[in-house]
Amino acid sequence: MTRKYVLDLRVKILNALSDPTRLEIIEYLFDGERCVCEILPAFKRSQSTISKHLNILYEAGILDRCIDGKRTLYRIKDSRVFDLLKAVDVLALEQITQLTEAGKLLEVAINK
Amino acid sequence: MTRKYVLDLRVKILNALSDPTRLEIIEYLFDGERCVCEILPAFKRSQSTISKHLNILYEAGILDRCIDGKRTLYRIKDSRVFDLLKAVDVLALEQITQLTEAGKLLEVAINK
DNA sequence: TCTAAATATCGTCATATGGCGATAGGTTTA
DNA sequence: TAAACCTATCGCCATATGACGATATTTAGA
Repeated sequence: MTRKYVLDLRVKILNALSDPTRLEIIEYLFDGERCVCEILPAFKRSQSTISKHLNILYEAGILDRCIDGKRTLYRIKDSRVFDLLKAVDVLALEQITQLTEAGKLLEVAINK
Repeated sequence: MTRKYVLDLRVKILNALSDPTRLEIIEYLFDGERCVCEILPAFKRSQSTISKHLNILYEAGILDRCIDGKRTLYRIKDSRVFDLLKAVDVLALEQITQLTEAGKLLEVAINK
């Protein structure tokens, strides 16, 4: 019972993170909360698009939001999301390292 | 230059992980390498579907594969992917905890 | 070599997703 | 109250994705 629920939650979180715009939004919010009107000019996307991305991150429990007058402030809900992203980078950098080393081996192989 | 490349790689990894079937495949391979014919009966999906999922995980650098006769063996390429998944669970479990505590508060609130 | 087995790939379909502009809703400010 | 602002939502489109059955490909075995 709980089993599938947890699986779906995992997928929801991972899915929310698997988009370049949303990853950049998360990075952008690293320093603290920002209202949408501050986030908007940092991205070359329409207001509706950014709003939708923010909502996806909110629904996945990655961002928290509060309404302040006519603005909505978004912020990282649990900073441990950065630990998650670091874990992604560990894998990503390993792959890049492998490619780089393969490149070096190739250089040696072709004497150059 | 490298910037966008790394971002795309991050997205590729996260995207590969954001599917319930693929997450289960990864769990299934925790104990070691398995051929497709072993993986298949563990999932209620067609052979072509599982094959495609395996390829997505392979392309994302999460699984490694080697051909052994008429079989293809798949295995976890870098076990640190489980650290990544643990980091996801940290967030997921936190959310569940919050819900549970909210539920307890609700129980108290309605005297039951 | 013929056959069966194990995988990958192709073609197709239904649904999901990211993108946008237009519009709605709510909140300050004039 | 009217106007300006800020944000969310709606409707639409093009593309991506998961699923399947059918087919192709490769290898082991008879």
